[in-house]
Amino acid sequence: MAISLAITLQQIELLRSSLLEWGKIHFRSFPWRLTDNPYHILIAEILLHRTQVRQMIPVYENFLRCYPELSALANAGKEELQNSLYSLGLHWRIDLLHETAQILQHRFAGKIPRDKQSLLTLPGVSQYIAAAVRCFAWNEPEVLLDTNTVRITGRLLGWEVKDSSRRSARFRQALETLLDREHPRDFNYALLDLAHLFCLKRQPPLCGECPLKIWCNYPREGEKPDEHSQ
DNA sequence: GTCCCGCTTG
DNA sequence: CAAGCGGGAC
Repeated sequence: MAISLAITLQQIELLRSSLLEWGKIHFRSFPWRLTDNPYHILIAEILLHRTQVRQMIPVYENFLRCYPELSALANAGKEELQNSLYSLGLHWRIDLLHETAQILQHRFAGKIPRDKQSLLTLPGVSQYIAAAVRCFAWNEPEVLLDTNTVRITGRLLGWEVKDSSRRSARFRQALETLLDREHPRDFNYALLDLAHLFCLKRQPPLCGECPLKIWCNYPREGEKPDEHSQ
């Protein structure tokens, strides 16, 4: 495959450890990152969907005060959930979460399922959320594909990022190859933190301090953006 | 893969 | 207003 490529396995291992070391230092400490409670993590991922962290944190904390466990959530009516979640926008999410709580309580015996197929049957649980829950709650080796991880991957490998990239097998395989299967949770945290702190989208990325810079194909100043890719 | 669209933030 | 995100239709 293409990515095995320009970089040897040994180099990939170096890249991983470099990223993990950076991740330890720059770890963003959020409440849902300090627990392995699958219910808390699922709630966090659902509330984070297309929503900024800063806006979501107080809502998340209040939400878990009201519904500390799944059974409490499953007993709540929709109107009640509206009060907790309305300020986050994306209001259909409230119905989806209500429905998901019912399914979890009654079809999954009140437990968050660990296998991906089951997770994907839950309304509002996308590929990303299913993978995130499995990785962060159980440290399963899951790849997370979103605009952030796709941006890093594209820059790293010198691949143009297009609208289709987030669903392309090519980008997914690249991340599968890069993923540290010994430390999937730490690897993905580091990747997400790198995207938010260094490998920026709107502003120029902080390449000078990037732990991946010696492997990265992102055009440096003075060079033209690369084109070899697709 | 491409286009589109609803929703949100800057 | 523009741009970003991500799910869905095609």
